[in-house]
Amino acid sequence: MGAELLAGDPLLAARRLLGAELIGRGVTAAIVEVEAYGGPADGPWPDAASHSFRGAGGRNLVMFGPPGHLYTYRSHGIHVCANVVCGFDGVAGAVLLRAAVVRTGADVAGRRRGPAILPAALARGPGNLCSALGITMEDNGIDLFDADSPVRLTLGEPVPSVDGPRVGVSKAADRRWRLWLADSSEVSAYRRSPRAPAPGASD
DNA sequence: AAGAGGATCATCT
DNA sequence: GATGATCCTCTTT
Repeated sequence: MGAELLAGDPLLAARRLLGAELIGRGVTAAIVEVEAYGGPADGPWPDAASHSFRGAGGRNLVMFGPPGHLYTYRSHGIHVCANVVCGFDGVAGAVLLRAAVVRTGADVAGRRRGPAILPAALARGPGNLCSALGITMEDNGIDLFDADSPVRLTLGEPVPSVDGPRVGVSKAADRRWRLWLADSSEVSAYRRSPRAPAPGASD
């Protein structure tokens, strides 16, 4: 069970990641909400909302590398968000981890997140998830299937999922590439980007 | 060299 | 539900 299961289509990889176990620095958590992101216009999964849409360079290099690696980026200057690279080596694709349910190490996660955080909210939201598991920009590019990595991933069997539009993107805002567990209420809130065109407009 | 725009979050009403 | 904080990255001049 490893990275080969994530090779290819970001949407299929996203389905595979739901229910998977993420282990990060003393905390294990089950992934309950993800978003798929594609690549450049001339690739197999054109996606104007993706960091890799304008080609390889700068922060997005990891997205063009082999599947199963961690792509981190900084959002709004402050927060760190984590993606699992999919696609193929040389073909960009990634899945943003939006929410997880902490299974073990809740005390450690709680120390990182602050005293007044409810257990269900420890890893809800992309920035909060990274905070809870101790994922930082230093982890960009690591192999999530290498036993020596500080952050690791264990895939399970596919589980039923529900889909909806991605959160906060101003391009391709109607594409239903956000997936969450059918039986989970531990998902982050949906907010359409204020800059997105009216619902129903073309990609 | 400068400007704009965030794959967010916490707090306020 | 609405808004401000905050600073990095990419695009344009």
